[in-house]
Amino acid sequence: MRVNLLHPWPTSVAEAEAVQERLRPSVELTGPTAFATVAGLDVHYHGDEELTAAVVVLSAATLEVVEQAVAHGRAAFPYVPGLFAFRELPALVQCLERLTVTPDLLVCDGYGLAHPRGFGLACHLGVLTGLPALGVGKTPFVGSCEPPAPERGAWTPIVLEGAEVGRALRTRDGVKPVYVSQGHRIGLGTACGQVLRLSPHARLPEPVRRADRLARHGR
DNA sequence: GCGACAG
DNA sequence: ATCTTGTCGC
Repeated sequence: MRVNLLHPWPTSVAEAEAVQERLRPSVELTGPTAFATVAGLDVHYHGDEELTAAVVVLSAATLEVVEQAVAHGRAAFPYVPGLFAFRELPALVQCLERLTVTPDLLVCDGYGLAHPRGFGLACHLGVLTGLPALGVGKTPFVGSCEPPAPERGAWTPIVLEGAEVGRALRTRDGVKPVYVSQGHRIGLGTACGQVLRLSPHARLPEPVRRADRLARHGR
């Protein structure tokens, strides 16, 4: 699929923040409720700046792999909380461009709306591709939430400035929750439903686990 | 000033 | 993110 990464790439914190502010109004918080194919995206770092990005497209019905791609590169921005996406975006976009199929949903490793400026990696990838996207984080990063009940499926809202920007969602009984937020063209309930459905036996959704494995081990 | 801070 | 084994439980 084709993706247009913005030209010139930001070279300062102020420029990167300005990009987020400029793209944020494009985020749509409603969209499809069912998806035939789902892509997981992740990045593995080796050394200081070198990285491998991976995308794995699965059939939503069977969780079988449809297609996958990797891209090697360097972190494209220093690590600044809130600007995390700028490190990985070029390599992730390159992965997506190597796909011959267009996935119906992007499952990103990180946050979407649950972000200091309401524009995390999942929003950024969603807006650049125009595809529905959601973010799954492994740690609470922004806002506040109560721990959900210990049963799989239990959730609590992540609240930021009085608004629900995501949910802490238990995907396995008695295991730490994941933190789900909308990226683009998806409702929060749909996003959580997809994460649950895509995580039948592990804490993290299968597409993200596959992408993580591909980025780390090349398989 | 110090700690916190998606990956 | 990364440095890292075995172990317990489903």
